[in-house]
Amino acid sequence: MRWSKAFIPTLRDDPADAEAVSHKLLVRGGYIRQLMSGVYSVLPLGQRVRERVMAIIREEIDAIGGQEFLLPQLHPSSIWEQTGRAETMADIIMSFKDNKGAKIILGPTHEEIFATAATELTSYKQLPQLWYHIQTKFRDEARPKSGLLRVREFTMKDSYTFDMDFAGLDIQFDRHFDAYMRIFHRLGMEAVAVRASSGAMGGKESVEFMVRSEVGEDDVAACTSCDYAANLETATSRLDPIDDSGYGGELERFATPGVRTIDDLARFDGGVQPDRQIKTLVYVLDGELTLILLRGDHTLQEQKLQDATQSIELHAAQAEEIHTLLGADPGSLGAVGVEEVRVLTDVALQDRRGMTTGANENDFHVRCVDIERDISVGEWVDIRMVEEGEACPECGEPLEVYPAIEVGHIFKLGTFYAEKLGLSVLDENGQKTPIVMGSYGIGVERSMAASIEANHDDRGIVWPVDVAPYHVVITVVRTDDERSREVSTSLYDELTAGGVDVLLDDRDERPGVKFTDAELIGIPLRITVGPRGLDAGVVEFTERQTGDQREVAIADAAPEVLRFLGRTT
RNA sequence: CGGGCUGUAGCGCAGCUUGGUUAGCGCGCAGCGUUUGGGACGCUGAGGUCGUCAGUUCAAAUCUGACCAGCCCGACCA
Repeated sequence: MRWSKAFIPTLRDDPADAEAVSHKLLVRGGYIRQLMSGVYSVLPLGQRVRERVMAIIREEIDAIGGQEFLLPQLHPSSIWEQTGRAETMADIIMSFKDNKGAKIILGPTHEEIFATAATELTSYKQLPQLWYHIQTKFRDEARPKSGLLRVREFTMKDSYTFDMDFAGLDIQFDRHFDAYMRIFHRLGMEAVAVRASSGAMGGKESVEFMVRSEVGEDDVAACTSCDYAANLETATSRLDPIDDSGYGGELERFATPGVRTIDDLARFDGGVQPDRQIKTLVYVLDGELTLILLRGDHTLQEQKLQDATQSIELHAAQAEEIHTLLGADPGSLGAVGVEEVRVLTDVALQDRRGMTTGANENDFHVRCVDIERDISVGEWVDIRMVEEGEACPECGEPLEVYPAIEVGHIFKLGTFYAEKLGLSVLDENGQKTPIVMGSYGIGVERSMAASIEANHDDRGIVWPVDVAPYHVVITVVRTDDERSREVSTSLYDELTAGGVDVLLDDRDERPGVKFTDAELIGIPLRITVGPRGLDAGVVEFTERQTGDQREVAIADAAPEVLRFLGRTT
């Protein structure tokens, strides 16, 4: 492609509405333009990268036996109602009525539709299967952000596996795991696999692939020593035991005027340190008011709470609801003596004695609380948010917590969809048996953006060779120089004929503009052709990533490019 | 959904407090000329329903109200 004919609208200034580096560079580099919140037009350069990302994914999924489909974006809402997800995913589903009045859902994911296709599987002899497609998804995210990192319309590679049993599922799951690690590596990212919450997917086990980044929206707790890593939504840690000996005694109510917070009580004369307090929260879980007990210095992890209770909708209770339930306001709440209310207690409070908590009367607390003795615990659950520096649950070394971008997520779904949608095969004995499913997703545009977050410098994008929109840019320093035109054109022709994607910068611009643009859009190799070099019979190679420059004899240029690209000559 | 901020030319911005005639600046864009190894310079020129609607006023980019859109923080979210 000749740059003079290409539509590559680069910008000098950062777009005013961009914050994330990948967003700024994608817009400035002429890769994308925003159409509306969370919806982007992909320009020619962006489309080339997108195609390369999809090609890499396709290669790796084909390599583990994937068969490519293309399932629709328009789904009848009835199928979503059968699995119950029309309701559980209602807040992100985009839908409309067709001209006959039928409700159509714009697919946010394709478990239901692949499962529908899989109803034609009838025999164990047909299993296992690995099906996938690369298709547009629609999700009405409440708050799209950061350019391509969080959008409402995007492309996803989603695969689905169908097996006789969980052992088969495990094999397909592991194959996907390995394929995903290869894919992200080829996309220029070092992904970390973490244990995750499977949320509304209806699954039992899931692994997320995370790329460490300041603009990431998830938090990962990772061991500094062993390979333990988990999304903060599921992470656990080992706590130092607290010695409660010497804290026995009878319950004692005492006045705490003005004390409303854990810290207040820690500073109060006659109060105690946060780890000797019980924090009492009131949540509404699927409509039921529930007490949540945590150690005073601990924080609730809402996703862990949701997973532990299998609740669909939860939120903190309103002040009035709390007062009606317990007769006091937040700051003076406790579970001592509370009956007939569901109480969920974090496991960090197990066996604790000599604790202090609110008395359910404003300005009063209770001390010498023995959890087992004085509180109707209800259920013990792990719902505490892990903090940086706590001990790894597996090896005891410190955990670190960092933000990361979720670029992929794989799920062991089990038989949820089989049961809802009637997926079954006959086994060797002629017995009807439900099909065991897995699902596996990679966000294509998000991966593009994440790759930029991981591969850029202050001049622009630094694409890995495999995903760059062009491998090489030939920068013609003087377009009015006859020799420069001849050499650059013949090199362009030779490389193009050899299967190299070349951008020939033949624009009538000053050299500085061309160099800056080439670096901004991130082409891995620049070949500078100008009178200065041609006098010595050479062109100049500049590697985007390292900045290394070297002179190459004109005749050696093409083979040198192939060597750079890792192709043998 | 709560909080904050912003809508003026393709991009980035000023002007609004204190209403007043042809609404400015930089970049970019077109033509001509000079230039040409790290975002050149001169001259000429094109390009704007000032987010939308309503109101106040002799007069609204500017004041008032409603609405719409976008960004950021939070909530929410495979």
